[in-house]
Amino acid sequence: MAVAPGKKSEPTVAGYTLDDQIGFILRKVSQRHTAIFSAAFGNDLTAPQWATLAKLYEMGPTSQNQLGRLIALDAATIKGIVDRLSVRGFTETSPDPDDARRVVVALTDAGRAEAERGFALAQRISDETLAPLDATQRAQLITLLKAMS
Amino acid sequence: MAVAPGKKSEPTVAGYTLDDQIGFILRKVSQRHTAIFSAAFGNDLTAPQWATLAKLYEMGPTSQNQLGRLIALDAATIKGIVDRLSVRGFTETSPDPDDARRVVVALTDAGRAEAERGFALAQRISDETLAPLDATQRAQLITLLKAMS
DNA sequence: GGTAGATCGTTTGTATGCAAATAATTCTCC
DNA sequence: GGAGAATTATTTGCATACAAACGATCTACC
Repeated sequence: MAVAPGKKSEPTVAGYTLDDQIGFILRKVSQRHTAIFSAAFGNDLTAPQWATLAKLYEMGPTSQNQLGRLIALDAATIKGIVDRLSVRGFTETSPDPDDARRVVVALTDAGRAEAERGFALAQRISDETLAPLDATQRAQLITLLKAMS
Repeated sequence: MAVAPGKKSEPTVAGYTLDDQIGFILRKVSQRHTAIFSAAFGNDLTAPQWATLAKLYEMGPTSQNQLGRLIALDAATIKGIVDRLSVRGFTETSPDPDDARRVVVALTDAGRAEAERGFALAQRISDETLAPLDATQRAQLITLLKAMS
């Protein structure tokens, strides 16, 4: 017998088990992270919005598409996020004097303050997400995931 | 000096580096998986749609919310997915005779055929997603992620 | 200097995800 | 057996994601 009966609980075709697939597990882990994130930031910021503020804080004013590339958001998605952040006064956009195609995105004072307030929260979110793992496992996980990104 | 200048490339506040955060890395890894998935399945099925067919194949007819719970999709999301799969003839729904609240979701013959065709593709997608890692690393990663889900 | 190709940003359409509110039904427990 | 609580499904609203098509602008290269 190739498979011990009654031991594993999810038999399918040719040994494929949805619950063991990397894509399925990734989605569940991401869901848990999202839940932790919104418990910490509340309705204030979503994870992509936080990424946008944090990266702008780090890089200074950046063209919209370039900003999206830095945080892995495509042109359509970063536009929506910047629009919403701008409506709320965290970012502002202006034409690039050197390139009429470009829109430069910058933090407002309120956006800078929000970013500075966010770093502590964001750190806590990462810690809580990784809480089931010890320090060695955390380092392993990050290394393995980075190899796959 | 606490931090070697010029060594790390992403200095921010209090040592927080967006690019090293678990949430950010998870999003990028998920993006890569999504790209691999749609390259394999084309416009045929999305990952949640595949999860739905695969789980139905495994479990047989299941109430809609229960099905969603098994694959980590909330009631609103599983409804949309089942609706779309039903329009395309892969699933069908019927009232549960034992509980008037429930809707039972089942595979059609076409859905069963699609599922059987999909297992090989899905296996390939998982392999390709994990391709940067060797067998030991793959097992480690899956173990660590499962501990976090 | 002029054009072909690349880049930038926008828009549209579709598909998750998730929160919140609602109606219908079932369950619990006194 | 009946009221209150829980469950099931639906609907609405909002926020990512991503593909595709588009016009405007820039760059490369002849």
